[in-house]
Amino acid sequence: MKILDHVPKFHAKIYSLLKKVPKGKVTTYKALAEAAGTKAYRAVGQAMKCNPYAPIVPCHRVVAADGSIGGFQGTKNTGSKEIRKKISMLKKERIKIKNNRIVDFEKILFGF
DNA sequence: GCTTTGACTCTCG
DNA sequence: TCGAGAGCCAAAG
Repeated sequence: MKILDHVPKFHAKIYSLLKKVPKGKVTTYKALAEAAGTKAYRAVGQAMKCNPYAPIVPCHRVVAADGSIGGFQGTKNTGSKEIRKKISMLKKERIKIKNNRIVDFEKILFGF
């Protein structure tokens, strides 16, 4: 798998881990960072925004540590159509969203 | 090579 | 329960 074209090593690591997440499951920035062998939660988020691999890097499948959609800090996920669309995708993935919070978050949370 | 920024998380008030 | 502040790591300028 050569999804790591020229992106930083850490970013590539995050992409690979995210790719590992099966459908109907979600993960958190924290989990990704830990799985990558670091605690750079913020770096993970940056990798998401940089995400040059849309389909193989389901950033919408990544949620906050408390199970909230999170989206971006300060941005209202419900207010942003782009983010809301991702939520819809999650719902299609059998992931239930209630009040911007993932239902049974811990149950669908993918463990690396 | 140092400084700034960021789709985060945790703790305290 | 909600809000603000500090901490941490890595990438980009």
